Amino acid sequence: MRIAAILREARQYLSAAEIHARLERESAEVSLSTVYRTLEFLRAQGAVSQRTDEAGETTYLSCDGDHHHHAICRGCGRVEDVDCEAIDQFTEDLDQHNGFLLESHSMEFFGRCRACR
Amino acid sequence: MRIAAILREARQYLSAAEIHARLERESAEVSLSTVYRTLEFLRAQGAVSQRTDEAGETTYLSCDGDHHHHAICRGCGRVEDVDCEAIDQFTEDLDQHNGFLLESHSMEFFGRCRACR
DNA sequence: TTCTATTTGCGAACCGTTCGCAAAATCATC
DNA sequence: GATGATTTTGCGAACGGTTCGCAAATAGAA
Ligand SMILES: [Zn+2]
Ligand SMILES: [Zn+2]
Ligand SMILES: [Zn+2]
Ligand SMILES: [Zn+2]
Repeated sequence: MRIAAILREARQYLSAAEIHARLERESAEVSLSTVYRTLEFLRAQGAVSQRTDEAGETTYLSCDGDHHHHAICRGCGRVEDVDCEAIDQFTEDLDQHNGFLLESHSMEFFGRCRACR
Repeated sequence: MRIAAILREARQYLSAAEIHARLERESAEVSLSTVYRTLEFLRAQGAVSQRTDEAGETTYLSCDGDHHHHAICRGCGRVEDVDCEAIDQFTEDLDQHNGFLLESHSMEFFGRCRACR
């Protein structure tokens, strides 16, 4: 359960390989397979969310379940939470203009955090 | 340039393999390598945008360059364009509350189109 | 201890994508 | 049209992240 702790402390999206490397660094050595299996377990529990970066690599972030979005710093990778408002109006607009029934959405913001700007 | 036409007519995200299959179906046979090379060319031209689906597969969509977002139907895969408003307020809020300099963003909507709901 | 169930590590397999290279097609010049 | 240079193509191997199968190691129960 060091993996969950690593993700909780990192506050950024980490790949399986990065997590594996960090485990080695703190000499809690474990195989890459186990890292993948644990991440899948945590994801099923809802303790971890994942995204695929531009290169197609899956990255993982500690998450607490309530709906919000992320602002990802291009400098340091740090992730900040962003409240989700302003979606209700989209839901109505989409329905009225396109006849589209909005079920879910994803939003991501990219830029520079206070420390990196 | 059949590939550009296929994407233009499809109005949905297609994988390289799907495009390759459609080319075979219309007996405009070409290797998968060429499909990839052409897609990369179109992307560099700005004629095609890409996204990575949940499985990590890259998919491609004909695009015209002006900024907007997509509503993707879970039933048929059809993509509808959604105007991007309501981002300016996010930019300001992020700056004031988090000191975060917003440079770009992505938004995707999922649901059911008029035909599939 | 002994037997069973679970977790782990290893390596192979997998799948989408990229690369190297030689064959084929296209273009330019004579 | 023939010749040579340039570009595009197809093929197969390589690549990288992820999954799988299986046997060894570990943990739990009796
Ligand atoms: Zn930063
Ligand atoms: Zn939201
Ligand atoms: Zn639909
Ligand atoms: Zn926008």
